[in-house]
Amino acid sequence: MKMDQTPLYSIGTVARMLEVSVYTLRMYEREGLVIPRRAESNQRLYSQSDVDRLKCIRTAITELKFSIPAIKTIYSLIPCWDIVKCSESDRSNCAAYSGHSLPCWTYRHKKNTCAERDCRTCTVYTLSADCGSIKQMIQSSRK
Amino acid sequence: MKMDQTPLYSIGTVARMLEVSVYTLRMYEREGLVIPRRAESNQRLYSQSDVDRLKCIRTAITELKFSIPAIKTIYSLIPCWDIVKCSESDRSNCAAYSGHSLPCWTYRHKKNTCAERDCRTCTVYTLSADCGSIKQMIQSSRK
DNA sequence: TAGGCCTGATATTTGTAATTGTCAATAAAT
DNA sequence: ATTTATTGACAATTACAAATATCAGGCCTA
Repeated sequence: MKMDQTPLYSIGTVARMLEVSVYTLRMYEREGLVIPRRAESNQRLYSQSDVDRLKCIRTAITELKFSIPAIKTIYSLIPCWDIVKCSESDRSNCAAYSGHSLPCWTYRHKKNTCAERDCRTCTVYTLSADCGSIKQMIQSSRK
Repeated sequence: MKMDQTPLYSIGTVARMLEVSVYTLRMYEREGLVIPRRAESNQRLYSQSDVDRLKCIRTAITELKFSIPAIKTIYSLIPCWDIVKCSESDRSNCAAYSGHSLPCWTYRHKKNTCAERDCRTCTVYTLSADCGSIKQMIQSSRK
């Protein structure tokens, strides 16, 4: 699984690549399913990893018949606390740890180890660009 | 969370309790979301725990807007291997361990510790009758 | 400079999952 | 004994999420 984070493609380019409209891509971002970078001009720039992730999401919606809220919930089950090795106190201050309907990267973390992180480069986010990986993350987690 | 497994209610009774049709309840069973017991006459008998579980499923569908395939996938993420403490060899013989689209209790297990179990009484199944419990099960799992 | 992109709110279309209904035969209930 | 509820399988319906399309005003870039 290549994992190229380089900001490359414009929204229109990605729309053609995935055969969806730009409106749809903006909606996926609004829903927190993907976090493309921005150019200085504020235009979205998607990486190859973003495109892979979006392919994943498209398959989930069109073939597996998942709804968007369900996809968000599935992302929220990734054992991020284990992956980023956050402390007990980090966890008690973490809405993502207690919640189970939104991906961790959709929260504004303030008081824990994720506060300074860029979620785009966090393993929790990048690994989940690979479709089948979420159960594997659960399986390899330890307390 | 009470967890009464006593077979009590007919399908019509449950349909009135949850305000759905009996057809819907049969479909949920066909999809593997619930496994009601049967009377000797082959008629379905639902326990209170079954009803709780179905309430959960109804909330997921009507309020959280989950699709049925997504609910099945979420069930499939429960760390059953940890909960039933199955061995390495059990896991390699287990379609549920490698799969990520169907709840473990929908498989016919033949060669592992689950082969002789009745899934209706297995913690993996019974605990998931409580709506918010799946993430907690992931959180308390260890390698 | 023409075409692509931005925000953000609102409206419309559409595909299909979820639900309900029908059937005849059998079982349970009163 | 008659009614009511159950069974599975198949057909029909409906409700609504996902996707697309608007709008306007302004910026960006190829």
